[in-house]
This record gives sequence, structure tokens and C-alpha cells, in this order.
Amino acid sequence: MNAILQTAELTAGYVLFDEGEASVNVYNLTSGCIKLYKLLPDGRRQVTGFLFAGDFLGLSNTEDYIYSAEAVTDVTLCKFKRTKLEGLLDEIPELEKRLLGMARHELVQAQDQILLLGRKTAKERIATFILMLSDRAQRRGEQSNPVSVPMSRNDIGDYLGLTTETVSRTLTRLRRGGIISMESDRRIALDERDALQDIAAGF
Amino acid sequence: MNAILQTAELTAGYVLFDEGEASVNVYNLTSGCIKLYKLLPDGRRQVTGFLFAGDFLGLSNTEDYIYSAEAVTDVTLCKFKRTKLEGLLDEIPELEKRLLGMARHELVQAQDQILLLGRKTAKERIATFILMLSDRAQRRGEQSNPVSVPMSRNDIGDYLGLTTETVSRTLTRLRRGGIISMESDRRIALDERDALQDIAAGF
DNA sequence: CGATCCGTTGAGGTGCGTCAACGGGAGTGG
DNA sequence: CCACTCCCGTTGACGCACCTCAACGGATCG
Repeated sequence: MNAILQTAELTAGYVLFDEGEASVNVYNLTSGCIKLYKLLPDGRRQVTGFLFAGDFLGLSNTEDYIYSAEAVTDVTLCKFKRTKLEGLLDEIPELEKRLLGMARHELVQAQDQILLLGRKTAKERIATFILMLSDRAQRRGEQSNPVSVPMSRNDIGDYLGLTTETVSRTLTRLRRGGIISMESDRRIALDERDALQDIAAGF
Repeated sequence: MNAILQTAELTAGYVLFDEGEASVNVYNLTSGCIKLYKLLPDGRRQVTGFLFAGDFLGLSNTEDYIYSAEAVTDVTLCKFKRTKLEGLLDEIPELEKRLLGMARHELVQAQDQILLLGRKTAKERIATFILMLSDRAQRRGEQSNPVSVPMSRNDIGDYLGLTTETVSRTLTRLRRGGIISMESDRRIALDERDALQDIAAGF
């Protein structure tokens, strides 16, 4: 496996690939944060996901990338050719099970996001988002409370189907309600996790 | 394969399973239409997909069903135990490739739906929906124009993140604009398919 | 120390939701 | 055969959650 991969370091803002390009590489993120997004002709943007250390990129893809990918922070990653991976598939049947499991996991996440975008209020979306960041940080063994928020308000808005201003206002309201607090723009403390979970679930 | 499946006929409104139930069965729809949906505690509903003849149900699932499933029309389907399917996986490695391909296809669809729900207007959502119905009917070898619309306005709204009323009004506007026409509530003619595609794409 | 980017806040607008009414078709029972 | 009811789709009036536009302060950087 080591024979076919190479590591890279990218600075924040670097575009790994654009939607529609041929899907030649697969990546494994080792540090930092990457956002995936789709664009409409007039510039409207939908962020479809954020990736953190340990996440794979390009695996569950068809021939072309179905989204663009851009580094949110400085990142380090491992990169290898998709053709090499497909060669490995024949040698290691177990690998296919892993891929299927990962695709299923992504599907579950995608459907939660569909519920969020279709039916949740701004407050519920923000609460869900903060909890997701915290849970994923914990799973990576990082600090989960307060949780690091590497992306901008604008990125958050494009992920949650909201505007920058609504994200900012909703965070302010949660802060005034004593549910969360913020020592800086990019760090959120979950002061009332239970309340946050109730809000996120739609109670 | 035939040894482990059984066929069934269900009437419109029949609930196959609810979100959270153990995922014991896998289905293949042979006729009719099924809707998949998630609920919030206060009753808000998000339809995550519609299934038609040829579609599988429960395949790309984890241990529990992650959505509820209800027959939209009378349906006929083949049903078999998930454990039986997993037994087949060891015998037929090809099957795993098929499953992975189907999961990938569902992921592509899910991300298109995320873009729709996050960033498209009501008009764009409806246009996208009509085109999707027509394209899928064509792929099944059914009449694609006018296209059959088996689900209610309410179901369409819950799929597109809109209300019944907005769906109805938007259809009326498209009709008045000469883009579509309707000989009945459940049948839509795509009079200006190009215009519809421009609207759906966000131009 | 100007320029730029980001986050916040306010004022005002709007697209879609809410509430209500109505008509038509299907099923039901007298 | 005809009320009667129920469900569905449509339309109108109105409200509101979120968007738009604008201003401003702080941080970063050349």
C-alpha cells in the first residue's frame, strides 16, 4: 500500500479538484479540514460535507468527481491513483466490504442532511451542526468541548442552506440563551449539551 | 435465488416498516410506487425518496432501517431475508460490486437532493422533480411525456421541502407560463422540456 | 497604516408558510 | 339515485422566518 501513495501539504484555500473533473485520485486526510461543494450557474453554493483527519475523499465516487473540494485550513494528506486502488480490490476482497460500509455510512449522513435541509429551522440546523462537530472531534480523539470550528460563517451557511448573517444571528441567540458560549469566533463551548440535543432533534 | 424470495401485493397506504426497526428484509419493487421518509417529533416529514418498478429497498442499509417506507400506490414486490442475501455475498463476489455501485448511485442522487434542498427555489425544485420523474419513467420504458405522477401534492412537498400549497401554486405558474400542461392532477406534460431543464439547472 | 477579510448587528424586503375557504371526485349508506 | 362525508387540489389573504443590503469593528497582512 505504501508503495503507491504520496503525501502532500496544502495551504488553506487550495482547490484539490472541481466538480466534473475525471476522478483520478483518492485522498486520505491526515490533518486539517476540507470542504466539498456544488455550485449553481449563478454562484449559489451548497457545501455537501466537511472532511477531517482520517476521512477519505474520492472513494465513493463515480468516474467524475461529483463535487469540488477545497482546503478549509492548511491540510496534510495521502494521495494515490484510483487505478491503483482498483488493482488492490482484486487482491483484497475484504477491501470491497470496507468500501461498501463507508458508502453506507455516507448515505446515512446524507439522509440526515436531507432531513435537516428540508424540514429543520435555522436554530435546529445550527444546533445539529455544533453537535456534529463535537461528536466527530471526540471520535478523532480531539477536544470536543469547547469544539474547534475551522470553517467560516459563510461555509457553515452554505452547508446548512442559510446565509452568513442568519448563522451569525442564530449563534448569538444560542449564546444569549446560555446554550453555548464562545471564547473566540472559531471555538464553541457546548454549555448545555442536553438542551442543544433537544433543539437539534426538533423538540 | 428464487428459492429464498417470495412475492407480495400491497395496497396504497400500507407501511412496509418504520424508521428504527431492525432491517430484516430486502425488497425489489416490481410495480407501483413507494415513498421513503423520516419524521421529526412534532410531525414534520421529509420524504427522502420515491421508488418505482425495478428499484431495490433496504439494500444499502445498516442494521436498522434509517427511514420509514409506505406504499404510495398499490404495489407488487419481491421480498427476501437480509441474512439470506448476506449468505449469497460469500458465494458470489460479483454481487458485492453491484451493491457498491448501487450505493454510489444513491449517493450521487442524495447529493443532488442536498443541493436542491439547500439552494434551489420552489420553481427550480418543481422543475427538477418533473424532469426526474420523466427521466426515470423513460429508463423503465414507460411513457415519459406526459409523465405519470402517482404521489400527492403533499408527498411532493415533503420530498422537496415545500408545502402542498406552494407545490400547487408553482405548478399553476409553470402551467400559465406554457412550460407544462396537465390533463389531470396526476399526469404532467412537459411542453417545453428545454425551458424546464434551464429552470431546473438554475439558469 | 491602508486594504482586505471576517463576524456581527440593524433595517427593511420577500418567498414561502399558515390559515381559511371552496370545488370536484370517490366512497358510503340511506 | 341521491345526500353525505372525506380527501385532494387550488386559490386567496396574511404573517413570518429568513434573505438582502448596509454599516461597522476587529484581525491580519503587505
